Amino acid sequence: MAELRYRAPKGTYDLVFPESERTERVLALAGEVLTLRGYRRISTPVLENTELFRRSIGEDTDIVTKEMYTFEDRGGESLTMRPEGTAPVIRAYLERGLYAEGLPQKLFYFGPMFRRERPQAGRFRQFYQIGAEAVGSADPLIDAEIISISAVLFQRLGLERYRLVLNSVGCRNCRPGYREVLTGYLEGIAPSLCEQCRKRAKTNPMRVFDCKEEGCREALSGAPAIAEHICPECREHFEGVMGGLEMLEVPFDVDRSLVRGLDYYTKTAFEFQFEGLGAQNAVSAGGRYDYLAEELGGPPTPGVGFSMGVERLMMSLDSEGLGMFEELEQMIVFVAGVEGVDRGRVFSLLKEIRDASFSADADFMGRSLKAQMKQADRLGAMLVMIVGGEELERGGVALRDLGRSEQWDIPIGDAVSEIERFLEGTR
RNA sequence: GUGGACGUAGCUCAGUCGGUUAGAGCGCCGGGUUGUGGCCCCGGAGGUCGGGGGUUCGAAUCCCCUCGUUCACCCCA
Repeated sequence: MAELRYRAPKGTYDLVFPESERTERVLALAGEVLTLRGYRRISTPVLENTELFRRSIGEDTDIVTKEMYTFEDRGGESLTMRPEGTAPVIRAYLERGLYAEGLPQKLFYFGPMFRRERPQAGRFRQFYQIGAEAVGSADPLIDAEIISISAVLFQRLGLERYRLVLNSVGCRNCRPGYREVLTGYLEGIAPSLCEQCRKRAKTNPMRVFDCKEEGCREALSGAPAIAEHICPECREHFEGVMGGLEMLEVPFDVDRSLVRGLDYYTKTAFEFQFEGLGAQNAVSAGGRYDYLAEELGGPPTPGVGFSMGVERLMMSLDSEGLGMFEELEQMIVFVAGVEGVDRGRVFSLLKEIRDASFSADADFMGRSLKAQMKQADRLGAMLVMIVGGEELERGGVALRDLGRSEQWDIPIGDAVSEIERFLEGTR
């Protein structure tokens, strides 16, 4: 392959048809599922003040310490290309005073996120997320609703090879106590832990549950689970969420080792894990974040949300052989001009047809009639309107049905009505 | 940031114990039908064999470096 001078930056990609159109459809379906549940679209800037993410995601997280695209703009301000969507939404919620619109505020978003990681299957530097936030309610049933949205979308798409895992990560009342107990336990089994985990035991003890090392897993099998150490309030909430999911008929497994990577999560944490996607198998994930609004300088405001990786969603469709939507856009008419005919005739017919809201195209390559027919076929056109000298002399044009290889003359003035008639006839 | 695999036409790939002008299928363009698609037939365009260096009489084929892609670790959507 001759080396092109410019290529899409590492970890980014161009979405080209027909995949682009396929993605569009999936997004439209997601929007439908969300709208049906009262969620409304919000768009926030791709750029935010760096502090917003440092505060919300956590100073010690991988995202903040090594993955953000941060730069100083020409005015000396530190800006960051958003690595996730929740903090910006909460920021906007506070800034625009959306609480005055009544609670809960149910918002959804779609857009690109940026993280400077090493790309691999299902992991990109610029990736798209669709997500939703329910802000202002502490009701466990709204956790269930948020979680169920992904399940409903998966079901609508026909996806089956996944499972929902659920956990509670506690709150500011119970987490410190659990942390202490866990740290104590980890000290005891330190010799049988891998190097990584020994480090993590000190910096972020709950992360050890993520380790896939055989030795660690065994050593951790007897570790205290947070589920047994959460406070009565958290426990009650967790049970409420599980009850809600049962009512919504969303099956789940409790996984006490599930932890989330962003600091702001409290209580509910969940993840939809898929088979057949490679190492990055979480297509949708999220949780509750009851202190985030406060952390950002607003009034205490509970919230819960999810975000879904669009690329991973599309990959899961691929792996289950789904999402090959039958007909993509079909061209209704191709207006072909015979050699020697004034192109103006073709062009004005084209305008007339398009003005009547029929998709139509014509030749812009100066090609022969034969080549134009070929082009019409390639575009999937149903009809070809042939503008030829002979027909014009009789005051008409020819209309050809590509499906049935039939062709007939029509008066040039009836172009649009003839197309309408044809379309009614095929139905 | 670490490790492995791979890098030949637009796409999918063949060709490598080193040896004349680097191939196929698909796609693209044109012709076979002096005004007509899909099938078929014919022809054509398109390749610094990722890049650089080295070994050799000779390298797409061997060696080194580099860039890129990809998968995995890490982490996460």
